[in-house]
Amino acid sequence: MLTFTEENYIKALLKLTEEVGVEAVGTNELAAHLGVKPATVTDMLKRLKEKQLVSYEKYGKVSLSVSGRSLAIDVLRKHRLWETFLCRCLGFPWHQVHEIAEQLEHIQSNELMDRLDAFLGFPQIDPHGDLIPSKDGVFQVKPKRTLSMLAATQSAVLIGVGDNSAAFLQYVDAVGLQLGSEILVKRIQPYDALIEIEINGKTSQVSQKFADQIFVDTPPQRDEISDVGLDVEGDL
Amino acid sequence: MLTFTEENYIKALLKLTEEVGVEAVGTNELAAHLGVKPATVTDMLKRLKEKQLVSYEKYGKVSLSVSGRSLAIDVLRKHRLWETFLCRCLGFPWHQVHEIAEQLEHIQSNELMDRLDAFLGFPQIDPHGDLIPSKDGVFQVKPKRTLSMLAATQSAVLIGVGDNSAAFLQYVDAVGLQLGSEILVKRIQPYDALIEIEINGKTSQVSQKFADQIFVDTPPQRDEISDVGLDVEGDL
DNA sequence: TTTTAATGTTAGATGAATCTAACTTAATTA
DNA sequence: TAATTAAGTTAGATTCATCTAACATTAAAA
Ligand SMILES: [Mn+2]
Ligand SMILES: [Mn+2]
Ligand SMILES: [Mn+2]
Ligand SMILES: [Mn+2]
Repeated sequence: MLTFTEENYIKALLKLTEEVGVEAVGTNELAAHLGVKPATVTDMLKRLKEKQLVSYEKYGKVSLSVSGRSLAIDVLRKHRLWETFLCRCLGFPWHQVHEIAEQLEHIQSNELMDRLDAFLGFPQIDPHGDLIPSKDGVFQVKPKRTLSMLAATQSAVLIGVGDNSAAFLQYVDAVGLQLGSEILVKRIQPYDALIEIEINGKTSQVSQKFADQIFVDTPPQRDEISDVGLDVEGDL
Repeated sequence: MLTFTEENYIKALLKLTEEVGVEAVGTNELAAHLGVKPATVTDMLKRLKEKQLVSYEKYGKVSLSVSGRSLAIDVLRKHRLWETFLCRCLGFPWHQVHEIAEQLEHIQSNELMDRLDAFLGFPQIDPHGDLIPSKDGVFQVKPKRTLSMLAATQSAVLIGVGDNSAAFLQYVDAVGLQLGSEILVKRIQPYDALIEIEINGKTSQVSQKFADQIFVDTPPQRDEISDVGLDVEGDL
């Protein structure tokens, strides 16, 4: 049985490695992410290593062990299921759910999560468009296309965000965006790289920094369609 | 902001005083109820007094302060609202919800509880028949009539239980009882005081100890009705 | 290659929550 | 009233999670 704090450390490790696509992280980075001092992290890493949740040698980088990863994924699953409940059932706006889910994710009861999962109809994605790990711990981050990668005249659909902070999410709301919104890139200012976008007829200017955190799905292009066609043939 | 542990101490104090109808309790009793040693309680009482949550002098009995009581009631409210959610929405049997609610009651978010309350339709009683304190902290325990107070041939309706342990509740299930069940006292054994009851045509023998924990409502008697009649006249 | 900067660790301290063992006070009983 | 028992407190220790300040190692720059 892990403590709250231990759960938070391994969850942070999961975020800082797999969601970024990096093998291992350093003490300072972990400390910054958790809002504690590096010395505190060093101490905790010794305990986590003792419990075989991480692989770590002093002055080296840290990464999750197999069992540590699996426990971290379970915490993430709980977090995202609770967020889904808070939005869908209780009507919370998406910018408020993260903070409350930070507490709820530590409730210990497998049966509770199984029942909540069923109650919600086994949701696949959470209110921020993030994948909910399955019960058997399958979890994989697929590379994401961002709004900042689009060229002028292209359009795309909002499928997720890279920043779950209330400040960012409320900014997204203000621009008129929500999951599923269609975004048209009207043009990109050559001078300051501001992106002019249109959502439901409303035009806005957004920064590159903002656009980096907006994950989009682009409608299938002509040559992508033929690729899919080939794959299907191969499956027969 | 109280810690988990502090919340558990004041909740225990609320139970041990108001639910029993007693002014104050001793260190040993509190310790036994919380599953810790008396020395630990003494320490904690000093901290709770520091925070003005209890009135306490050493070698004396403890009781909640006004603000301590109000915080304790809020914890109890959360506990019972969560229990209601677990039963009504997630389909948990009543004997499993207490343990999970012991964790959920410490989640900090007033808005969460307001929304959950609304989602559940502002329930008045929890799955064990206990009153859910209202949002503004109104909470009063009304004296309860127990099955053990009934005489032979009397019948009554199950409205609550005095013991929330899984063991007891599963026993209640086994006897065929649930909230709202009608119970007929067939006779009381003169020799060992066992009570013979009938529920939905099924007969069982239960002990006095068991019957003490079964709260019932008796259908209005003839003379009680006339009493009510007099009261109503006085109100006009 | 030496110096410097960045990164990470140790030692020692603190506060919360718990324990055991020894002591003190209050209540009961003889 | 004096002795005994029950109830409660203190002192000292432990574990977890955190800090600061001082020290050590590794990486980058000069
Ligand atoms: Mn979140
Ligand atoms: Mn999320
Ligand atoms: Mn309960
Ligand atoms: Mn209850």
